[in-house]
Amino acid sequence: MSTINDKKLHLLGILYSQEVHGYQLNQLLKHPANVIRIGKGNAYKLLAKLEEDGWVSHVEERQGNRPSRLIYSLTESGREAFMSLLREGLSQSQAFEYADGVALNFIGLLEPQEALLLLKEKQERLAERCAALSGFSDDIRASHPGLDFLIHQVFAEHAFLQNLIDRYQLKK
Amino acid sequence: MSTINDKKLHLLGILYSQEVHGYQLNQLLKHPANVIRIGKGNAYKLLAKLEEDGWVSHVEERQGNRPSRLIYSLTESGREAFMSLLREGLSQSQAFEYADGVALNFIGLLEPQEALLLLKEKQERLAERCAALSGFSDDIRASHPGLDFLIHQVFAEHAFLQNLIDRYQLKK
DNA sequence: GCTTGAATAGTCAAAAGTGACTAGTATCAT
DNA sequence: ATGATACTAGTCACTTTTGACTATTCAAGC
Repeated sequence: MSTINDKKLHLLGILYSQEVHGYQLNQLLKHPANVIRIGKGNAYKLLAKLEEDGWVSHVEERQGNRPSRLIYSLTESGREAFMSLLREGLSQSQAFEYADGVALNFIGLLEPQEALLLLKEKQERLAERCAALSGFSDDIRASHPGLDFLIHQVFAEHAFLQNLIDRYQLKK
Repeated sequence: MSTINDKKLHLLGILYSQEVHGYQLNQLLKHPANVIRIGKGNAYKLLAKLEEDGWVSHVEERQGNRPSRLIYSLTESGREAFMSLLREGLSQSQAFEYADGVALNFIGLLEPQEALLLLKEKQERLAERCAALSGFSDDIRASHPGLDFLIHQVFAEHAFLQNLIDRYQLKK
């Protein structure tokens, strides 16, 4: 579960280091480096709210006769708000969820053979996500502890699942 | 992020092994063993939807002149639906989020001294959650891989944070 | 020239989720 | 007897989130 403040912090954080227009923002939000996800409609809604609060402003830019684009940037009070949310977020600890765990908790209700097949399928999907997260340099990971730990987690899940699979393989 | 199917699976899973009334269900959902959270209002809404779909039914029960309570139980087609959702959930792999990571990713913007203080505060909160998850027996953990991994994760976060704290301590 | 896809802007109705609130009974401590 | 707390039922107005949908322009391939 991520709260709305996490999402605001995430957006403000992106704007802290660069100005972006909406399309670009949504491209950034699709990137696998994001530790939380914010959908398109929601990104625009949040942006509107941040603007209402005076934390973000935009200017229109036109290049040639391309459709004009709106460049969003942080205001001075937006920078302050960001720092304040950052302090708050750093000192708190969110309970986290493990959605895949719901099904895993009931795995005992299936025949070991079938369970094994399903786990292997899950493992394939998980391997894809591991692959998508393998490209980050040590530098990036060292300077982004949040991302670093997320990657840890995904690999830990992979190892955990492998262990479970191995145990099912013996049972068979 | 947990999808609505995860939540349905979770509810159906509870009803798979026992009949419950609403109050009892919500007590169960508050317990720290839950790998995803479902709020009260939402639990009732989901229950209504499950009933609409014919997966759950309820009977009224009255003891003495206590207020009557509604006992919810799985129907036959509910059991089938549960197994089907279980298979689906087991073979998928949900992208997971790390809400605390948002703030952690920006920790470099603070003075190391302040960052250290905030991290220590977070660590205290996290220690409480570790404590709340320490009580489960090996038996329970072995038969509930989802819970088992969730506990793993929380402890891993604690260790990770400790490491980060140690490094900040050296910087100072 | 024509289609197709990426770049650009969002909007909006519907779905999902929250938690404070209402309402009543039983039980236990003071 | 009085007040607090746990048991029991939800509801509902509000907030949050989704993702399909509408537009337009440019570049590249056919």
